Amino acid sequence: MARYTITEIARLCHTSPATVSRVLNNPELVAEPLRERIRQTMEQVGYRPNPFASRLGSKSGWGLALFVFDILNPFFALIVRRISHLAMERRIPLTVCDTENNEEKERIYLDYLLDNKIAGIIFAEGISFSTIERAQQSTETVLIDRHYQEGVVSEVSSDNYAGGCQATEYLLQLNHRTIGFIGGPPGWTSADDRFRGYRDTLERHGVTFRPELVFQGDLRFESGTDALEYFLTLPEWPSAIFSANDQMAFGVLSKAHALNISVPEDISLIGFDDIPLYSLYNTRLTAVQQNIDALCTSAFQIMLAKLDTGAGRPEERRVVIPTRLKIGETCSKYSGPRARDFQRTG
Amino acid sequence: MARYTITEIARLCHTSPATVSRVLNNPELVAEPLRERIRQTMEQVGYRPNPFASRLGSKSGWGLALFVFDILNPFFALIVRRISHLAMERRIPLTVCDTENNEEKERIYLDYLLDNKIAGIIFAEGISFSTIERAQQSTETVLIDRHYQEGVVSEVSSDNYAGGCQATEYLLQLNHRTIGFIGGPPGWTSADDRFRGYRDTLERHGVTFRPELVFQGDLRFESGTDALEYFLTLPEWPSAIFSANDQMAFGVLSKAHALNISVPEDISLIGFDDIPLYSLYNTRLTAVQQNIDALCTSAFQIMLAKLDTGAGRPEERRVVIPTRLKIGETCSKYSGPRARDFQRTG
DNA sequence: CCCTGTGCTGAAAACGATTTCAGTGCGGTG
DNA sequence: CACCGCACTGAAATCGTTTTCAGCACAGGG
Repeated sequence: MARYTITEIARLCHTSPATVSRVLNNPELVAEPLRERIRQTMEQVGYRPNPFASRLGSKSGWGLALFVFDILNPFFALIVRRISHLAMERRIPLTVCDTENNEEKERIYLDYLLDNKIAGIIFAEGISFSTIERAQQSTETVLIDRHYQEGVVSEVSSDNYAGGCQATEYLLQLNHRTIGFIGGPPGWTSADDRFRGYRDTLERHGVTFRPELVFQGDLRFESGTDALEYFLTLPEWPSAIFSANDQMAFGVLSKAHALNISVPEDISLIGFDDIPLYSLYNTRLTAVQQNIDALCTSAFQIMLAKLDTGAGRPEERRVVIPTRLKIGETCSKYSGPRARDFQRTG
Repeated sequence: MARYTITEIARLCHTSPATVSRVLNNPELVAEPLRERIRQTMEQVGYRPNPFASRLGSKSGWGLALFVFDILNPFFALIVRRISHLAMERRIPLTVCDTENNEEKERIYLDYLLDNKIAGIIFAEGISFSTIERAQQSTETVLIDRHYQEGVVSEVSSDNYAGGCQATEYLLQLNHRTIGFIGGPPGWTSADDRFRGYRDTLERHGVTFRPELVFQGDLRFESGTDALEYFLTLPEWPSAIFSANDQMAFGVLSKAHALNISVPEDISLIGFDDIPLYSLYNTRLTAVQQNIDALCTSAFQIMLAKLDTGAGRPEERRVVIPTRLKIGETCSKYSGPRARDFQRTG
């Protein structure tokens, strides 16, 4: 367990600690033969720099953190998986903060990270503005699928608006005119963008937007079941439902099954995310697909760039990742109001 | 961002850095009035110790890590959630390592953690022995739901054997005699223990154990679907299936639905874990419940104890958390070989 | 009254790296 | 031949704590 120190390496190589340090950090400053000799010695004895000592002198922080609000949601679990992989590749410690959608918890996590001089934080969709605001003042921040303020923070988002348009256009093509929308809590910008895509597309195609067809969910499974119940209380049932995320769409699917409403024969359903919830539902959900890999990779690269430039000028960036519609088995052509009772479409 | 240092606090209080440090680490060594004065000053200026400097001197490491092999599995996501909460409460940095069941990745993660002088690692079920072996030599380790070597490593497990007995006894009580078992990969000790519970209970009740009723899965959803397919190739179909985890049980459920086999009328099904995973079929799975909270809390406490005592004597512990059977809607009484065709039980 | 032990405090030496500054040797220029 | 610049190296200061050691004052015992 006794580690070698830079001084011992220096002694073994008959040189000074400063030179060894240079080999580690600015190899070009050390002449070829000596550099190689030191490198080989370090290799041989298995030298590993002491991370605490390295950081003592520099004012910069250490490590990254990732905030997600619900690690049980596979969409976020995938983000955790991807970002932690990227961090590990670069040998950067990553702290995962599962806030459980609780602002108090966000605050505690943030305090603790700032105390520990975290170098940067990546926030995924749905973390509160106040937390982002505070983080952004003291450390580098990047947002995934969340919009804060123009030019203040770097953001990487799916093209949520376009995604909303894609989904809605697809349903309109299938002749649906009464399309329910299940949204997110107020202030959840990605869900809001999807909603605007939905509304604008309707109107662009001459279909009047009807507020009663919008149900406000909280992105969890249960919101989907609640939403379907709500829609069924309307005088005219929607023939299709567009859910702002997959989790709620699965809720709809489940509730529909329980009520003996079949999807897509009776009602078409389209989600957003395209998460791999196995074939738990035996039905491949039609959904707007987010490119999670691209989102994460891009966010991570921006973070690395910020860390490199240091406090120079952040130069906040805004990256938009395109979405695409992935056709599953939950949408079908609408063919009249009584479809749900008598007909099946082929 | 300019932080106060211990020296500045000392200057403000007309005392020495050493005394301020003592207030932080051994308050009882400092006389009451001075101690209070220093405390208040620190409070006022918002002093936060520099974590790198604190650790420089001490040979001990910093922070904890948690290994899970599949963060998409809600059982592990819950463990992550719980452990990260506990760590945050204590202000201990936690690195979550999602190994994706890949030994190479385990190795890379471990190297990287040891380089960073991690203080301890908690391994959840299914991490390879070679990784555990290596970690255990250089840092404090605690295992959750995994058995390594007697007395070498501290372990916290559900009573997997008893859980296996509970499930099997329940099915026997319901008159099932042909009970399929879906196990885990070889060497996955928790699944093995559940299997032994299954086998021993059968024999204790005079039912011959039949190896062809055992299907070896890999704990993922797809294993469940595969398993059901396999069982249906047998001359005599099992009337009940006991799956070593919920994920595979859901696979069975899904496949059964696709094949128009109804659960529990045609086949009874019992899982292990009791994870909150919603199924399309609105069916509450009957399952042996693991007390995830207790597992995590206990593992975390053991880890803290190990960190406290330091290298003194580890005194490895072994804690067993009881399981209980949670009756859902996927088991029914067996009433003859033709049940699946003609009967429904009430 | 002296000595010893105890309770408290400060000076100074680590901890292991980075970074600055001051050489040294050598080749090229005036 | 003297001088300068360049490439390279080493000595020493520095980062912000913890920890050790010594010192001081005071109380109690002989």
